[in-house]
Amino acid sequence: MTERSTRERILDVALDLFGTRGVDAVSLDEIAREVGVRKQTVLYWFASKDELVDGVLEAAAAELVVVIDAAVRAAPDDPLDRVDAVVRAVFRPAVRRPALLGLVREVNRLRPDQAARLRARVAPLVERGIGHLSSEMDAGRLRRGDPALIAALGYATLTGIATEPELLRAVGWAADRAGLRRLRDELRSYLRAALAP
Amino acid sequence: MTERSTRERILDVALDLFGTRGVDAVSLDEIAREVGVRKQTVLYWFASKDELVDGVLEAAAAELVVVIDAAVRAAPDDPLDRVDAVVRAVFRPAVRRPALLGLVREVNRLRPDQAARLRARVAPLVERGIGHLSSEMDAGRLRRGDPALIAALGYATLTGIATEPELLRAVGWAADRAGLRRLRDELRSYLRAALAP
DNA sequence: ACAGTCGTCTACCAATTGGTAGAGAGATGT
DNA sequence: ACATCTCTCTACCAATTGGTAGACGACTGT
Repeated sequence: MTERSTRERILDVALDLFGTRGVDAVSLDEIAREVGVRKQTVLYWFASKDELVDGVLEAAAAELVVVIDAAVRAAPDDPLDRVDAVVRAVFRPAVRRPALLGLVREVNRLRPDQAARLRARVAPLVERGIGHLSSEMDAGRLRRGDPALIAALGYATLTGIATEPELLRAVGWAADRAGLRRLRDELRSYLRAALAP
Repeated sequence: MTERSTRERILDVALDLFGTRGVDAVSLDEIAREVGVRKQTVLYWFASKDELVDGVLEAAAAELVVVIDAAVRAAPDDPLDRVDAVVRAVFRPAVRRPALLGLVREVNRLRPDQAARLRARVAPLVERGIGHLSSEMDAGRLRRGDPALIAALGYATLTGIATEPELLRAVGWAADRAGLRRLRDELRSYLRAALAP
């Protein structure tokens, strides 16, 4: 069995806690307890809480970028099919690890420099996506509109629905296997309809 | 000039702070300072922080319900026009008071009983909306699908885009007057496309 | 054999947290 | 005139926060 390093375990636990409850609401003590170590060990690996937040963001961004990137590259040529592929790719981690997308929503509360760094981190992916949307619109394979805003809207739909279990409970949705598939399919048709020419 | 009561001022400030930075990240001291009063005065009006949170949620829900309800009732008969009306109605408060929708997103982190109470509070509105979607689908004036999930998706799009300024910055959007109008129009066509039959 | 360095620990610390106890000022009813 | 009620205050408090200082054992390379 692969011995995961203390540092990795801390990042892992912190990602889960930060993503589900928010950075401010989680203390170093709590993270340390969950990892099975003392707070000072956490502060040994990350000199301050801020630095830990940076580390978590970096790790999360890397994971998301890899997942999405791979999905897009492996997807068929048709842009709507490609959207499908991204949905499927993001849906799995989102369900298995709600914290991952939850952390994305924490970005609004980050210090400006942290937010800026994260933005720079995902910028290539975003620009490629927007460029792609733009050329597909020109080719008449996608509904016309401001590519940047359309991208933001699609992303808002996806992360919104994937990170708001309470919202889904409010409309009587059940989080079982069947419900999950129904939700994913509904999301796909919704996005297809919103983006189709 | 109307003398707003201390209680109201506390609710107001707390709504803004909770909505923009999260419940856990805001202390009673900070709220009190902003109101211009001592923390113990806050604790006089609300016996505990939890009770204050309850009060804020109640006030926010009431405000949102009134706004949306009025918009829907005043809107024309066509369901897509009605969606337009809701978008316009929610967009204005969302921009003038980001905290209002921001608080909605805090719901995921609430204690279960608080979340349940809030859900009960907005349930009538939600059910009416879903029923409406359902009958419009039957009438062939909306794209067919699970009305509850479609409602959740539309809502996720709207609140997602309205509460994630960082997301919009990431795609190079400017928060000026023109940008705002462009965003609103783009959101409207996006939703129309997603919902149209 | 030994000096260093690596990782974790115990022992603290000042600041901040939500909350209690109760004093005092002002208005109000009798 | 006086008792009561309403509201805000000062003075505390125990628990928790992020963070510092430094001891201690287990490995290293020489």
